[in-house]
Amino acid sequence: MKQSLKALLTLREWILSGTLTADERLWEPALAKRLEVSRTPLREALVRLEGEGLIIAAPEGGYQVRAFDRAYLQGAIEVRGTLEGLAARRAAEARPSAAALKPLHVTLDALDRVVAQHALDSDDFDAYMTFNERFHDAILRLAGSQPLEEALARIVSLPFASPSAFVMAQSLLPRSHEILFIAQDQHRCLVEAIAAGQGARAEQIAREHAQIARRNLDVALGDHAMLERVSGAPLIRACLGAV
Amino acid sequence: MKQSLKALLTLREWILSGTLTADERLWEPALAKRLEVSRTPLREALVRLEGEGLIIAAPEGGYQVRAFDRAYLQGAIEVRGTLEGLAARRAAEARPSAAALKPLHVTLDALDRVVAQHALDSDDFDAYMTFNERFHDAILRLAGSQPLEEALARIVSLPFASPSAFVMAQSLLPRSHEILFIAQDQHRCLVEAIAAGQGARAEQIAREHAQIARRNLDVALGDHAMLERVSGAPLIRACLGAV
DNA sequence: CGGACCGGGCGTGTATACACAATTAGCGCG
DNA sequence: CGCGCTAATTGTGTATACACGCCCGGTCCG
Repeated sequence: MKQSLKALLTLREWILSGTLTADERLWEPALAKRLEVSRTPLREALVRLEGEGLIIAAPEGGYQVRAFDRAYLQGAIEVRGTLEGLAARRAAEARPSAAALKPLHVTLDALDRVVAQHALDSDDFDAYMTFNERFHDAILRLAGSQPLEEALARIVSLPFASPSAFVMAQSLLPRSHEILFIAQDQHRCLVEAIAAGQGARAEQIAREHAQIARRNLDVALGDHAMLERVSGAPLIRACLGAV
Repeated sequence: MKQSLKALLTLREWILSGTLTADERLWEPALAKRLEVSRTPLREALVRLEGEGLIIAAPEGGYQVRAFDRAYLQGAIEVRGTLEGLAARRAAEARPSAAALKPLHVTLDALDRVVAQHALDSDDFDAYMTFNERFHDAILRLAGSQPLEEALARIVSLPFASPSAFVMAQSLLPRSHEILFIAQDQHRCLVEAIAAGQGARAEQIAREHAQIARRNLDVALGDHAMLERVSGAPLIRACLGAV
């Protein structure tokens, strides 16, 4: 594996896991040593991470880990919802054939099987996450817009903005199963709208669907145990009174 | 000035102006020599340009200038329109005070003065472009969403996706003045909707406003003289029979 | 005469060395 | 004893040298 890729992946993991804390200054010589990489590929990784928005360039040079506040997370989820709304509308307006809709139905059924169980354990929520992401991806592909794909990829690269960012956190809630039912119903309506060519409806459903994440975020920001299950949670500033 | 910044700016200009042609392979040693920069800052600039989407990494290593087709441009404009729609809605829903709306009105008046003239020369279209961008920026700031700002900045970094990308091209059309009237009326309605807290209306207007760019794009793709006035036009693939 | 193997040049990826700026600590002077 | 200045250390930014892989061309052998 290329050293620059190793540096990029490791740094991303360290940032999201909290090994590198929010606002922490990133000293290249020290980091290079810890990563067992020379400064050249490390700097390449840093430039990429800046592009992803996980770190920011300090005015006096160098980088530091970025910290996000509640408003940023809400805004990011809103942007994702809006772009997924656009994707859903475009998918609907493309009037996809039954064959093109096949992967959507397959994933929908898989999600159904997960949700239909009586009790859900951690693995089930994990499976839900996987299929959920596949579902969102399938719609995006139906939209057939490369710029849209790129814009969404950018937003989702912020871990807490991804469609299934709060699924694991949500699993701690007493009514978690109920939430999945609701989300899955939205999935079903979304497919129905897309299949029927109802662009405006599909867009609205996709937007409202993203609001589930925002509601989960609001709950998680007040619940330490939930927040621990969210990737990138250590980057969230002032979310709880104490850590 | 830092060498990496010099490399970034110069490369961007070379790509947009067609000095480096679409699909052209970027050889680091040769480029470094032309830029009078060593390979280290050059590579940093290349990574940044890849993040901007102006170049792509070749699978066998190295980069090449990216080429865009008509569908991509349309999609990019659509994404911009959608995000600007979100910005407009958020601006409206924030119920900005009269003071907060001031810069919007000021810019609107400046645009009015440009459009109200009897005949417009190239400088007038230039002035229009400046105020137009300021106007779009002002709405974005009213929205008060950092993730949204970042997402829009990304899209707009593609030159032909920016709000005023086709203004200069449009100036060649016989009905160009008329188009500005229409665009300016949309600006006015947009401010009115935002001031009145009409979020849904503001969103729709902003979206439809972006369609002007898409319509100009369609015309420009069939008109060599118009296309010459669009920044980044050399990156557009198969737009005309011959160049 | 053709195919395969070997060598050289070229290009990317990485490491390291150097230049310059900033900050800090220590020392000297007031 | 305190303040200021200088010197050293540290970190970023840049240049260059090295390593490895790839492709191409030439040559030698079958």
